[in-house]
Amino acid sequence: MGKIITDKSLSKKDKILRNAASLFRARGFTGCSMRELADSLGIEAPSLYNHIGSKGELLQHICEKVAESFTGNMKENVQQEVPVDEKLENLIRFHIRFMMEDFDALWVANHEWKHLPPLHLKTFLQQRKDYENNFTTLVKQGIEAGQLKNLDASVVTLTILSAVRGLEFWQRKSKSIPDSTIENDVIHHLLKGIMK
Amino acid sequence: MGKIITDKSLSKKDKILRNAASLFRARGFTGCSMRELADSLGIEAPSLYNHIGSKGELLQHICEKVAESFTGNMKENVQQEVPVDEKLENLIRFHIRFMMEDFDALWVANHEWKHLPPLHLKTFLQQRKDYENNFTTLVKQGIEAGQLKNLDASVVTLTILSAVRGLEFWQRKSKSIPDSTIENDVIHHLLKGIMK
DNA sequence: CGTTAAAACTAATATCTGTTAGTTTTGCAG
DNA sequence: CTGCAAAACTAACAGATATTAGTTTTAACG
Repeated sequence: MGKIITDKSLSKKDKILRNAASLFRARGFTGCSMRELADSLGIEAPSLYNHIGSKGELLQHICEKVAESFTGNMKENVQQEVPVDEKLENLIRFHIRFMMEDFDALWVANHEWKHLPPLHLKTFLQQRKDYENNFTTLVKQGIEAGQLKNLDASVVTLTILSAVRGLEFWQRKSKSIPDSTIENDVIHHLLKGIMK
Repeated sequence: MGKIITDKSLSKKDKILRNAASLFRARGFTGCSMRELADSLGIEAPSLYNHIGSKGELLQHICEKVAESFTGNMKENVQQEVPVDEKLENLIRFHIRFMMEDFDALWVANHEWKHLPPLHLKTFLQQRKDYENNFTTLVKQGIEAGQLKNLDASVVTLTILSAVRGLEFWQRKSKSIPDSTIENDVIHHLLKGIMK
């Protein structure tokens, strides 16, 4: 077979990671074999190990990158001096845009993290929990400031995060509905509801 | 090892299905082996085949039962003569209650259906699509009737379904927050939003 | 053209996969 | 107690799994 084909902008390891994210999303981490991944790159399975250490490492890299992006965005967010509702809007917007730009990786981080090697699983879950706690704190601030309704803050957090984490419709819809409509309607829905 | 322990209310096959749902949820369908499932029942793997036909059949049964419940509920719903917003509320409430009563099975149907044997996959996806289409039709009716805001109906549908499908917090929270609070807050959130 | 390192290959490993065949044990009905 | 079916067992299967070791090919550079 041939070598891995790359345009110069993408290192070989990055190309492997990109294909891995795509396959892990389509078939699940445990459902996708190293042979399948190698096939998708036009090489034999053992050749992968010239570039990576293990299968678990691939998942780890994918999840790490996503988690760092979200953690970083949250850190920026809490530092900004804007009203709470705007902060929430920005967080949701970040989710949606990430989903549109790097759907595979985000989907894998959201759905396949449980197969992370134990040590990385622990830190991933910690980051996730921290993120959720920050989010909940924000919601509580909004309630106390009188901008948000008096609903249970952690229920609100998990409803929003559940909604944006599960979204996957741009895959099928983004041709028929403009991205901006999706983004704005989802945000409107999650903040202001659908009832007149 | 021993025989499968059942109280009389649960047939042996049902006990297998219950454990399978639990394991498929915890470790994924492809991540869970028949030996693990057998272990959870205190028997050897080949003994399973006195009761079931194949691993895929287990997933099929789990998904089928869930899909039929939701399809049935939708059919009832469209026949009722109540306002659209009430219909939507009832649908969401059904999701949440199902989640609370049979979390494992619903989670598996929501997240592991892609590993269904091809033929059943096709019918499952058809049912799912029909369900979503019915939901979207309802939203459109609400918009035309002036009860709902003029957002894209399919975006609304997928936001709601994504939210309720991903919910899993009763697992960790239902001790600290009463079920009724979760249910009512989620419904309020998804229908009327969180902003004052 | 010759050297060299990167990156592909083949062969092989031990382990795990779902599942079968055939046999023994269990426990209830007569 | 006996007989019989249900349900467990052990042994084994062919194929897939991630990964290793060792070897050959590739391709860029002097």
